[in-house]
Amino acid sequence: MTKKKNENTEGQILEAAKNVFQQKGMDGSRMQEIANEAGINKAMLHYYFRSKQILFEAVFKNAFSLLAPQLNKILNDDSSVIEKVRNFTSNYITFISKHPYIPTFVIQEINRNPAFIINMKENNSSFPNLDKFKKQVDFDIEKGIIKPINAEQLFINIISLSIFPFVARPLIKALTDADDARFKQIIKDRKTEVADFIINSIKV
Amino acid sequence: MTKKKNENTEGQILEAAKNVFQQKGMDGSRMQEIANEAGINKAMLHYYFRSKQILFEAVFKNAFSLLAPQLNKILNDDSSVIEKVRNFTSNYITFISKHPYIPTFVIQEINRNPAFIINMKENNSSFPNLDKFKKQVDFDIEKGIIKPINAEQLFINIISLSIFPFVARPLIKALTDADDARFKQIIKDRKTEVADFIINSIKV
DNA sequence: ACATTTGTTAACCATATGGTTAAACTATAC
DNA sequence: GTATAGTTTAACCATATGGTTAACAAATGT
Repeated sequence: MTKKKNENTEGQILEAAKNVFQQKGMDGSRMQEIANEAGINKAMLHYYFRSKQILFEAVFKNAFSLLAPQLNKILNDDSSVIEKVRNFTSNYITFISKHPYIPTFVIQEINRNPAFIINMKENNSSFPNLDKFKKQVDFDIEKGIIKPINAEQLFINIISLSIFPFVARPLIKALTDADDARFKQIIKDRKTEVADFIINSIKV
Repeated sequence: MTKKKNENTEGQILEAAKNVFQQKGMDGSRMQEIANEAGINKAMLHYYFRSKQILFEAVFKNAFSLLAPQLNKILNDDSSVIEKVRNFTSNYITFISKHPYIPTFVIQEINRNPAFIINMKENNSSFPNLDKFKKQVDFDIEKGIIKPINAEQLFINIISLSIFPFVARPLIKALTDADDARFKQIIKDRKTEVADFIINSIKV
């Protein structure tokens, strides 16, 4: 049943679409540019993905599915709050360094169409959930391991410190007078700096 | 010399353009929609602002010029580092709460075209500068008022914690299961939470 | 008063863009 | 080998979009 001159045309399209969409966003991307990048005819895009919207959603879901597991890890594993902070910030910053377009892309497109994430939440059973993390934070506070803090606020602080520098990269480069090498170094330092900063703040 | 049937047509255009551009971005915005929003003919846009690009830049510069002074304040006034952290986080979060589209808009468009901010930096003598803040941090560290920390990293932490929740609002709402009212409350709490969090971390 | 400058509009234009079609091509099934 | 189903392409289409034009309206200078 399955015929194929080129088995991975669909894969080439997704790879090309990822590159173009993640750099230019849904509105700024052109089907022709994606076709060129994939080295194929524009009509092929519509053959494999009926519309720009459908192709875009495939790319978006794929990008989001790379972020979610990282969040679940910190939220649901059994290490202590302080261990989690150290592991998560280091792992996340390392991960995003390898895929620097993802956070900007995901956040930008969620802002453009908040229905995306609402949909994701409803239809994705592995959508990150804070329940366990909250309990753990409250437990550690009671045990006197960490200072009192609202778990949601702590969570927001953790992801803000980890993600924002990537989202605001050109802004931060301009404000700190950093060239590419210096920015890279700043990010590298943050793999431990962020954890130290948070732990200093919450540790008793 | 100055004739005017309608003195503030230009102002109406800028207001309409601001609304449309800040919600939909450069690529997602249509000149026709801006004209409709302003209640005028599309040709008028080109009469007052030669092109979409020029109109966009007027809106962008205006938005950026609202953010910069707030940064300069923390960077250049004479209060102590700890006072600055408290004042800045509270003021900034209050300010952005009133203009929630600005950070997303500015960051998104800087990412789309980093030349914007490089240009801004070169041609704007009041572009925020970290020199004084750095000296102050180093001085306070030496005096033993705050723990050792790299001033740039501290600065990045401050703006990350203050700005990110606005940029990632739909994401944070989904992750924390917050409705609009709850999100508003979380932001309100952050006006003091963020300062407490930072000061806990750096105070000796 | 009337000429000149400024402001405003409707109609128009060229091009870009997402999407479609019909025909050609390729691999497999029989 | 030839029918069949999947794959690929060039040409095409309708519409949207940024921008222009030419004529008209209102204000101002003299």
